[in-house]
Amino acid sequence: MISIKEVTKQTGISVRTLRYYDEINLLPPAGKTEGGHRLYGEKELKKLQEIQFLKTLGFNLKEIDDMLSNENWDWAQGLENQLNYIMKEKEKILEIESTLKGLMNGLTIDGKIDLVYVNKLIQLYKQDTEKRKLYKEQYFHSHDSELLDLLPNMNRNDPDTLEWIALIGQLKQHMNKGSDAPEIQRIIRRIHEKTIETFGDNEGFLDKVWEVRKSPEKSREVGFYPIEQDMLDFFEKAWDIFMEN
Amino acid sequence: MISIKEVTKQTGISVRTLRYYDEINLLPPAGKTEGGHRLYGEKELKKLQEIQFLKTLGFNLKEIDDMLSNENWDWAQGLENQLNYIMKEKEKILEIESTLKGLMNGLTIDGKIDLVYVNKLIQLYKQDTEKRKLYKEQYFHSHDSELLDLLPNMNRNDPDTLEWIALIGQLKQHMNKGSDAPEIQRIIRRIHEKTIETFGDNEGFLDKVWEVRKSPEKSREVGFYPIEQDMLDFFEKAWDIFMEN
DNA sequence: GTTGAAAGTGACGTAACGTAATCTTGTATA
DNA sequence: TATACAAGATTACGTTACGTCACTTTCAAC
Repeated sequence: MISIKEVTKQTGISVRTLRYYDEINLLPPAGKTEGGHRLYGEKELKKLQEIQFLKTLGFNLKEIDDMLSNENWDWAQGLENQLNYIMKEKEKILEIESTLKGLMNGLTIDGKIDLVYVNKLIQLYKQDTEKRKLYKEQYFHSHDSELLDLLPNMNRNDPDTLEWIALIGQLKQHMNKGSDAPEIQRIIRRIHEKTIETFGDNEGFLDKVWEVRKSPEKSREVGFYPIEQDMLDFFEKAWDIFMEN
Repeated sequence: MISIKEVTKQTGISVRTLRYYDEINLLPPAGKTEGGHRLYGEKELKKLQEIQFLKTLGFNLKEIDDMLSNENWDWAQGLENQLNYIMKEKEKILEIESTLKGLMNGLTIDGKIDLVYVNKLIQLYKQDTEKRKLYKEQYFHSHDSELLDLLPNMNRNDPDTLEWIALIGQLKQHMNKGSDAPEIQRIIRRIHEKTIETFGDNEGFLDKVWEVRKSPEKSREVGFYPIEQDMLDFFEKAWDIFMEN
């Protein structure tokens, strides 16, 4: 029989917690002193450790109570249920992660966020997975699919995607200058280099991408991140100037 | 100005929620009727959608209030903070997933769970990542590392690992029979086949694995899942019998 | 016996509503 | 226009797993 102080010292668990576990009858003390102070034995210490461990697995106290007090608890089933629950949580977290990265990238490019618009995009994106695939197959051939994966994806932030985003963001920032301004032309040159690095000489593929990119509807259909019309026009003009030299 | 009923119909948000948002001053109605019924305008509808969207990103209502009412809110910083938070949550979830899978596999093999023991194993495992690597390098050569990855890992549940676990679990189940019993020998044969399938003719590597496996200390050092001594002895005997025929 | 630390018992606060009870308002119909 | 019934208002308790007072009592050392 050891005092509550000993228990907290050995386990790092607070007095309040032990009191609460007593209150909800999850872990009553082995006994009490005359004055009413709680006393714990070896068995209680072990149970306490079990409780702590099960908590790290995401079970709540009610479930833990069931598991530890019911002698015929079906551990296989219980663990599987918990794993299912955890997998759903994981899905949610991964989606949040992806959306947050997309928002941050969009912020870099556009300099602002229209939450309602973004939300609509996301809902649309979630709904039409099947349709989007069909459209992609319509505009691109199957042997283009590897190349499609190389296009910047707003929901990632690998270094490659980040550079594309940085470049587009810089273009947008300098749009007030003429399309032949040296800053613009420097950015275009870097975009040109990076295009060659990434896609080599697949001109046919790039032409198709550009065709889709220039059409807001087609872009939406295949799930490209929306870029405003004047930005696209500006880019095309600057690109043509670069190509002339 | 539309009624609360219209709002719930359009957004799917409950009356209670709207009342709560009014109460905490996150989204006060645009006005009220003479009798005190809440009325909302277009602006409020939009804000409501924004709130809902930000909630899906894991922000709490206090943060959302800050974001939407503070005109100079630093979105880049706010999103990055949230992403950091989410990444930590993801880490936790992944760890839980791995532990749960390990527990389920352990349950299949041993038929029971000693929570305190498993917890100790996990704590040990977390602490000594560095040491474990050193021990592995000591017992195995660098060119064995790919083969080490092929060994069953308790924290996964790919089909391969699952078959190893099922086989070991079946062995354990029939341990009361003699090591030359036909059931046992069938299982050993399958283990033999699978060993060849997986590791080919790397006999040297398998000898080293078996050497570590047979020593409880070495197994602990490199992080192998602990298997009881009598089980190991039983397996070795059955294996020898199989090899004689 | 004194005294200071440790423990006891309430009780409130937390986040974001759900739910129930009771009362009032809005509106469609007779 | 009186009435009935749906919809809304207010109030308040429940939820999870404790943290944090405030105040009182017990324990252990001197």
